[in-house]
Amino acid sequence: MSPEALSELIYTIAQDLIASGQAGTLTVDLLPPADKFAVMRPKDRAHGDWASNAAMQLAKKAGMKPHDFAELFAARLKDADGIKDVEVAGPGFINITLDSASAAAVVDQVLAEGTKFGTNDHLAGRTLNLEFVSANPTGPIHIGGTRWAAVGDSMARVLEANGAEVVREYYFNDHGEQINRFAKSLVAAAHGEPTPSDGYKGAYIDEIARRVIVEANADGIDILDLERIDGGTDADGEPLGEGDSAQREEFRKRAVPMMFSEIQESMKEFRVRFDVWFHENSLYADGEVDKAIAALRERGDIFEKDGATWFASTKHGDDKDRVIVKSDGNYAYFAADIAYYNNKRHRADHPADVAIYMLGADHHGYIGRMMAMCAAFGDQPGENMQILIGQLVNVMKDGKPVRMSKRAGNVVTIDDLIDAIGVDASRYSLARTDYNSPVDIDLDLLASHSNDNPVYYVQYAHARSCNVDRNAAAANIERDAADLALLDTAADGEVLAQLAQWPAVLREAGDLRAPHRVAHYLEDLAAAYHKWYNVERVVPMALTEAEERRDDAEALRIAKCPEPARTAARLKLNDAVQQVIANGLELLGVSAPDKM
RNA sequence: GCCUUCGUGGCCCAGUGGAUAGGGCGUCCGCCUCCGGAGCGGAAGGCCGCGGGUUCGAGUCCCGCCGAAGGCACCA
Repeated sequence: MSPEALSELIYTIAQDLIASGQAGTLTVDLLPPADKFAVMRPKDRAHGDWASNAAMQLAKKAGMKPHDFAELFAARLKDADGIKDVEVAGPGFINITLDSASAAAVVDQVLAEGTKFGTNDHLAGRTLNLEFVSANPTGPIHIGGTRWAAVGDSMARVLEANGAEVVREYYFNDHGEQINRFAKSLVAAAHGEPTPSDGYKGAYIDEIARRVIVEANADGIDILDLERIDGGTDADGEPLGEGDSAQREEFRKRAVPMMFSEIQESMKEFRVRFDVWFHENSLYADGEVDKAIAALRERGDIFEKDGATWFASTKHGDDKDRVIVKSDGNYAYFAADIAYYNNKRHRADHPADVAIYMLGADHHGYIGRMMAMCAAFGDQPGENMQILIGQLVNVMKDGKPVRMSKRAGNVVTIDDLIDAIGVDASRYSLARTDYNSPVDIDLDLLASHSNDNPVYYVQYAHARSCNVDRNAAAANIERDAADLALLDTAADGEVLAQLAQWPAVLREAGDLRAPHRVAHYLEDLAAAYHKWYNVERVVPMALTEAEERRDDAEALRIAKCPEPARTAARLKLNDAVQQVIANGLELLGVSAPDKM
């Protein structure tokens, strides 16, 4: 019997108790939702296989003592199929012990459902637009964006496993000032001039500049000969680089697509799939920005002041109004955000019921205006728009944080990370941490190519189970002979309980937007499996003569050389663990090797 | 000043109101003539930042304080 089935049973019993007048002042409409009756795995095995706190939660509403109320539940639970024993303990916990056959039923379920085991469809019918990474196409993805790639992609997989339709989206900021800075940095590099004071620097700039020159040359254009305009100097007298010239434009036109494809290559190598690569520029080219502003104007949320056009975001809870068209006639960055959200919600192809944004902590100040904008369109903030703020990645050296900057040349890119520890370890270590916590990446650790990563512990459990299968095949063990009721040892019980918890973990990971829970679950399952492997043999091995004479020979025989029905049951348990680990690793985008 | 997030053994982290707070790294002691030791068993190590509150019950929720990171533009 699964924990979910137990929850339902307890809910049903609560209804019965009310109907039969045994539940005091409790009424059906006072019952919390059925999923609040969750049963949990007690930490102490003496408390049974599963425990429910239903009686404690409801006792007050019933006007009864928790312990007494729990006894009413216990009396009815005892009669249910598959339940071996029920005890009321402590302040009113209902502790349930299952028949071993009932506990082991999960094995057949896992093997029957395969890759589907644990999935559900409670988010079915909803289209979730998940935007993540969205780093500017002015350079390679650095470590911060890499974290969102790992977390975001796993998030998408987890949401899909909960039945949602997910559109994975990457937003290219390919319009405006930062692209100009990129382009003039390339011009400067191409001519061997100093990097503009607000420009980008690094080996990749020289490389892109070189490629642009070659590409233009192949098209019969001598790009370095095109018109140039000096952009002047900044307040400190530092050069600002190339002005608004034909040469800069030619560099921009050719270099930005190069960065697009480099980023797309990196994402592909990192096993991150995007369904939509959205270009900010298209919002302007297609008139979406003007359309969105007009829509807000229609609703009375646009006004003119000091020569600029403003969005009255304070009407919807923001702490100040926001400029969307500057007094010089240029659009502020936020104008595109308005159009983009509007587009996500109302586009012809897979319009979003929920637009989820994954942003770095340096963007948290945007939440107010974004939610205000959502409300201004008549949508529900927090429902139609959800913003997940993740903490930043600190790069450490000698135990101290180092400031990453393209200028200092110490930027850690996604490719650096992959080269150092590989895709599996990179994705796993970035996705296993709650994104609400900052994460530290140690440069020395990257350089050491260390195997010190929990991903190997999980992968090893999978590889080990595959090895058991190979050995069992060589020994001609028949799975059909299995009697799952013989999975009755303490180690069996721990593994079975872990397997049974996977559906709940997966659902929580989706509802809480917390894919790191998948990783921690896998570590728990792998631990239970490794322990089990150490005490219960699958492929039988005869006892030695000395062992035969020992007082505990019978226990040893069960552990090392059990009867065929038990051996086969263990093999199926082994297979079920293998399946669930593979399912979980798939959600993290990590491979499940059959040998290491 | 205001806003967001975080504070859990020496270090890194898990724990969406439940029982004696878990795991990894590190330290110490054990375990391969036996399905792979990338593993397993055991030990030491904790006022869950501090103080109030709510609750049958608080690491978890609320308030205040302390500390850390980030953010508060007609920049993008």
